[in-house]
Amino acid sequence: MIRKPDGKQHHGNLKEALVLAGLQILEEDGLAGLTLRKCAARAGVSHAAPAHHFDGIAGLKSAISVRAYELFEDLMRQGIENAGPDKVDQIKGMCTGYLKFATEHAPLFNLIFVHRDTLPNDPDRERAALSARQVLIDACAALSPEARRLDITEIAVWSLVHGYAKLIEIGRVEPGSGDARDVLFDEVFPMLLLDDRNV
Amino acid sequence: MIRKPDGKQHHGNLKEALVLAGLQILEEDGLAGLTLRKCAARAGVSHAAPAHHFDGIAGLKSAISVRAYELFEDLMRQGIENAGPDKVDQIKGMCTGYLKFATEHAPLFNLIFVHRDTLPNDPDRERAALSARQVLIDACAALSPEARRLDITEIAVWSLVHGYAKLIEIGRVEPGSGDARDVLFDEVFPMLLLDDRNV
DNA sequence: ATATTGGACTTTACACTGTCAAGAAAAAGA
DNA sequence: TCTTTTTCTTGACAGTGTAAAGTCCAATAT
Repeated sequence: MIRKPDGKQHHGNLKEALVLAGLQILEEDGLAGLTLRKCAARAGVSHAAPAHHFDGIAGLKSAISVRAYELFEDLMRQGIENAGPDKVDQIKGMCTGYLKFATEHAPLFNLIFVHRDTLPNDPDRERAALSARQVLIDACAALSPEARRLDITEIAVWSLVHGYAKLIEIGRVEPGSGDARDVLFDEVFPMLLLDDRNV
Repeated sequence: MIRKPDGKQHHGNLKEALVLAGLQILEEDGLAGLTLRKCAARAGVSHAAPAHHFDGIAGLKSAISVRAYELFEDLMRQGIENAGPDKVDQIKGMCTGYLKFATEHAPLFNLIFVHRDTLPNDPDRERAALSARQVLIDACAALSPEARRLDITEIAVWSLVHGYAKLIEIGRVEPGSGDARDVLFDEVFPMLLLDDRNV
């Protein structure tokens, strides 16, 4: 990227450029490779430039997290849309999107869930996180809310799918891909008593 | 700690002293505060001393992880022992120990499960990890192994309890403590179809 | 048109991190 | 006692985040 070819300060939207650079670096080098100075270099600015647009490395990570949450939410929604009309199948479809995000965008998954050097209370980030979580809540809410407290279903589903994603990350189970996706999860998921028999 | 008061190289077991210092720093400052130089300083040696006993920061973390796994395993065993003779109750007791470790020793929990700057293949660490995992496997194996493949039960239980621990970490559910421990998990855990009805 | 103000960076510097190379010092062995 | 090996120290280097000061440009005010 040519640096200030037109004599202007920058291309006018350095904040966006830094976030995009961060996303690239994340996908290439993982969470440990994400660095303020590397983002600045890739955006073609000095190493201290990001300090004026973000609140340090924590602020930059928060801004990147917002994009990660948006992709996360998209993949969960797609998983639901690709599933059948049955409510349990829809929850499982949401889980498929959850696992797709965790495996195919592992650095973003880590960025979101590993709270190291992150702003404790960033409104944009919290809004994006809540929006993504709402997809999970809605999928669970569609399932017989009167037989069991909604939050219990939500927490159970969330725990199971997140823990399963972690087992993939640490190599305990195979991730699966394409048509063979989730052949193991297909057996694990039904162990959750989601419908209202025996409740 | 007085530095080499007797003129000897050190107190004779610097490796152990460094691991102990690391455990202290972890409990005080968390995973981000664990540093080679801080461990060296607390053990009363120069900043480069650990390099001769461990393979860099990754080797030190592996050595500390072994202790963390031992505590992890102990807490899971205690959870099983404090539970009733029913096999499902024993699995739940194991989960109680799992969650106790995750909440009361969060930095150690992160050290074990956040693979950042860790040796990829450390025999001692892998042995400790497998030993801890065996507690979980054994608890699941005691439950009707002929009705369902063992690894499915293991993965389901592991996923659920690990994901629940993560939800505690990110503040989605309250950790609970003492007598009030796991009042919410008490409702989530039974959603897993563990016994062999409906299988 | 000129002056001023403010924003967008850059430059410089500092403390802290892990790692490496060279050397000293203690321990062990011959 | 002499040699060798292990243990640890010293010093240096590259990389990190961050803070302060300065520079340059754009917009605004006079």
